[in-house]
Parts: sequence; structure tokens; C-alpha cells
Amino acid sequence: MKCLPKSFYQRTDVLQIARELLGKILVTKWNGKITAGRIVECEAYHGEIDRASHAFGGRRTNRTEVMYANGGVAYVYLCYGIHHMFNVVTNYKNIPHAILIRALEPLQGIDKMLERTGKLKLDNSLTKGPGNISKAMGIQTAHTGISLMSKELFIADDGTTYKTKEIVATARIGVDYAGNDAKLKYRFFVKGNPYVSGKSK
DNA sequence: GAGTAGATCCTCT
DNA sequence: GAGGATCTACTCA
Repeated sequence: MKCLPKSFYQRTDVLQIARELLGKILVTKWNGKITAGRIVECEAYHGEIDRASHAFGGRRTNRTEVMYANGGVAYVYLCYGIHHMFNVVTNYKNIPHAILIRALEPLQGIDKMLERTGKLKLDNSLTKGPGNISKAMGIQTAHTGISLMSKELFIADDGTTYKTKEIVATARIGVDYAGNDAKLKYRFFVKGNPYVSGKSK
């Protein structure tokens, strides 16, 4: 199992990277407590030309600044005042591409995840949906901008890959406001995996 | 099982 | 001052 190199993130095709992220392992290690989960669902955000992206039209503010950094860092922000959302920044400097991690399959530190989320036992909802992932992994907005190759937070590769036919591409969730861009098939997930987030609203 | 409302706060206008 | 890349619980059927 090895940590993904900078060259994985610093590529121009965010859709390709999103596909390849499926099967990779997201690891956090706060205060020596390891939690890890396999990525089974994610969404690509296509920078300035994507109406659903925070950086649409070249919007550059304190919040989105980290998306303009070189690929390989975390972008975490608060949504609806409650949910912390974890994104992977990709591509090169000044190109605000990002991938939202939407679902994980828990692998390590499950007891820790249960403790953080206040749940009593493991079920499909533990790491289903971006808000739940951040909660279970202990990720907060304070972690925005940190490297994905650091000791506390990184994405690893254990050789797992999914075949093209095991990966499904659909429209993204919760971005109806984005007009035609809401129909883009930028959401990828592993077919039949029970941790993939369910119905959209 | 399906639909809806409420939580709750940071960010940008 | 408004609204959002969401989730959960509760109502109603």
C-alpha cells in the first residue's frame, strides 16, 4: 500500500482522476488514531466552466483560493452550517479543479468512526454521503489546504482497481441550481456497493 | 415508503 | 442578509 504521488493529482483531466480515485484508500491519522476507508463514490467539479463549482466563472475568494493551488491538497468547507465536505484539489496552479468524495467503505478504525458519529454499530450510513464521511474521518474546515501527502491525511493505493463496467457515471447530486451543468455525468460510483449514497432529492 | 421541514453558520453580495 | 456540492427525523398514507 503506497501513498499516491503528487503526479496523480497534477493532471489536466479531472474526470479521469475521479474515475481512478474509486478503489483508493483515504486515510486520516489525527493524534495517532488511524481511520481509513475505500473511496467508492465521488464527483468531479470542473473549475471555472462548471456552474456547480464554487469557482465558476473564475470566482476567486478566500474560500475558493485553495482550489487554485497545485493539485494534491484538501479543500474542506462547511455546508448548511452543519456538514463538512471533503474535496481533493487536482490539476495545476490557477486551475480550480476539485473532486468531492461522497462515499467510503470503512476499512480501519471503525470503532473510532462510530465514536465520532455517535453511532452504536456499523451500518451502511456510517460513511455514506459527504457530510457523514467528514464526520466519521474527523475532517473539519480547519483542515482545508493541507497536503494529501502529509502524515495526518493521505490517499493510498493498495492495487485495487475497478473495471470500466463496474463504474457508473451519473448526474451529480444536489446541484439543481446549476442549470444545464447539473445534467453533466460527473458523478462516479462503484456499481452495487452498499455504501454509495442513495437517492437524491 | 415517500415527501417535507428544520438544523445552523460561514461566505459572498 | 440570503443561501448553500446535506442529513435526519418526523409526518402521512
